[in-house]
Amino acid sequence: MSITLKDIASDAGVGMSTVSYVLTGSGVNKVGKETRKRILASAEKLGYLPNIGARGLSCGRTFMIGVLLEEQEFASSFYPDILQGLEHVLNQRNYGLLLASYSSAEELKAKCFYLLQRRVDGVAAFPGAWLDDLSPMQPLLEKQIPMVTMTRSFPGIPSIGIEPFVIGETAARYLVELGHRNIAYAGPESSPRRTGILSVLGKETCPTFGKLASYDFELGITLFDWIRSLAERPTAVVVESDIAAVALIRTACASGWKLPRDLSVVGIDGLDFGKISLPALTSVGQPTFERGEKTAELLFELIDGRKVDNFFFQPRMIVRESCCSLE
Amino acid sequence: MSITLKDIASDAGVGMSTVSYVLTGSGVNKVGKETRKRILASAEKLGYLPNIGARGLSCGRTFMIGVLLEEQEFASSFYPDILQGLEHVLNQRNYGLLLASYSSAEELKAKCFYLLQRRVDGVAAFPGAWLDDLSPMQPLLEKQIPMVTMTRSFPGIPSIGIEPFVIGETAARYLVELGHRNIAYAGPESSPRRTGILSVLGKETCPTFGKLASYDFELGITLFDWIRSLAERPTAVVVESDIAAVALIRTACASGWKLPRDLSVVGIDGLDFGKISLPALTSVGQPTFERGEKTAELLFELIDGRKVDNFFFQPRMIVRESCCSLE
DNA sequence: TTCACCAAAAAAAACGATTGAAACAAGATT
DNA sequence: AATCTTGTTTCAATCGTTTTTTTTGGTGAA
Repeated sequence: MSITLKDIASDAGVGMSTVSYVLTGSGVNKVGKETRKRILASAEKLGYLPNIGARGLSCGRTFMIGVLLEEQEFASSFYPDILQGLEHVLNQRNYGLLLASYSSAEELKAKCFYLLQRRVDGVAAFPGAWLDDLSPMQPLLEKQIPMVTMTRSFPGIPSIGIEPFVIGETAARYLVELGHRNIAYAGPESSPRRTGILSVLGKETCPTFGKLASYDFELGITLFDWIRSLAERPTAVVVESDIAAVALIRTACASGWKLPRDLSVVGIDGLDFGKISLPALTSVGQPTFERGEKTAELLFELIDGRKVDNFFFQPRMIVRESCCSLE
Repeated sequence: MSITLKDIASDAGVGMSTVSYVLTGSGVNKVGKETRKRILASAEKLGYLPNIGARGLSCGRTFMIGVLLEEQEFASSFYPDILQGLEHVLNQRNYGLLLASYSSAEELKAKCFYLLQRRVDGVAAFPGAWLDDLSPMQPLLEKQIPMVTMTRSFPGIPSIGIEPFVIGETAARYLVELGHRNIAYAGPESSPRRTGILSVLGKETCPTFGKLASYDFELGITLFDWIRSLAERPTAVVVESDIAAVALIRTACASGWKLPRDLSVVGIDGLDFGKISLPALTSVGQPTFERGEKTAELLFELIDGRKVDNFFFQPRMIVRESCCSLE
């Protein structure tokens, strides 16, 4: 079929262990100069490509890491960037990226077994927003597979992201500077993001809409109805995701509101995607590509047996057009 | 480390070949009933998970297929759906999906070698729009790796998609029914999509804007300027991609045009994404998930040694709000 | 009794690598 | 002259499977 170490060995007239030493570089000053040259020439001539699978079997690694992602969220567009960051660092170490997506807890569990069968060296997990805990991932945890989570964090597993509290603070601080005081929040009641907002406002509470079931466009209608139903109308709203924020903008404009005059909107994620909205969405941004890169780096630390901590990026405001000054 | 065939063999007090026969089902009536039961029990008890890599080494397959995708396009949001369709069918056969993205011809070539190293059983390729020919994929072609292309087709390689000519026809037919006659096309001069439009119009030519360099949002400005510059203003325009179409709508509205009254816009791809535009984008849709599924199926055909032909889906109009009737 | 035949199970040879230990010169040390 | 180095190179075991080939008993027929 394809060229193996043995083929090269016989072509160069040496034993195959010698070939292995030369080609992997592991026997760096074990092999004579002449022999090394001859082997390299043969390998080049025959177009040798190492069989990573076989290598893996032999040295107890597969040089692959698995990525678990929730289908709904995957579709929602900032994952490709993260994945590319991941892949970028992975490839530098000749590692591969195995995709595993899921849309329910059972499926997630099945994919964990799937990754175990493939003996991945590590796992980058995106736990879906609806996931209550990591119990479906038990199979992975039991076997102590190196793992890093993204978008969310769970006790005991290193995670990469932005401190939700800081996101809230950042958004609120920006709005307060523009003169807003009555700010609503569309997202879970219990979210630290909300706490961040409240801490900046120095308030105990604020209008909150927690039931962001899906991240769908239809959400815009729900959110707009909610805003309109509020007794004291907020001048600004911070929305849990960019998609929901854009959907809200769309619905409000379709209903005749003039944005941002009638309502300032801040999204979270900072996706490019927000640019096409009219007005274009102002959002609290997170580095995406870099996030993937960092994930890979932490994963390698874990694989090499070192302990790692959570890692946080600093959020930054991506100012576009969806907020106005009240002064 | 983890449980192997040998462990089960000794636990059940049999030879490991017997275990293999039972667990793979390949020795269906070679093993006695009693023994089979005992082996199954041991496997269950010890929590055995086969090592796919080792199996692959032994039987000359890796049970993985590689996906080549262009980074820019990957980010542009309808790939996740296709990938999920792919993965869905792949998993049914216990196959895995290895990701390989690229952003230049050299990188593409490197990724081909990368996939060869990993000995994937097949490749699903998304050749980037800027790719002139398949020469960077030579390494894969030489080794006769089963391959299917998507989004575009090249001679000699089976591809999956929609006949571009039919897309053009579908869009044009829809617009003509609404009373449009003066239709512009934003996309390559040489595209069969354009030919499809012209054939429906019964015209020799139509206003065409071929220089859609990237699929970026900034494109909206370029496209709008082009539309405005046309001597005889078209009543409708068909745009090469949904993103560009939404960007155009955005720019036109921001400049005070009332859409669809002042201009009807049809996109191509039918992404959900178009819903958030205001007016929501009408588009010629392509099944995405199904496309991924079909790709996997064709790939399996090829892997099993059968010949396969190009496969075409029927496009369908996804009617939303961006077109108006002239009557 | 002997031989062929069968089913069931086990042994052994791949698959394509890595790697620790052994072999082999040739020159230096006692 | 015997032993020790030292630098090269090869052997052989290993990784966890599959698959071909052999080895077992046990039957039934000659």
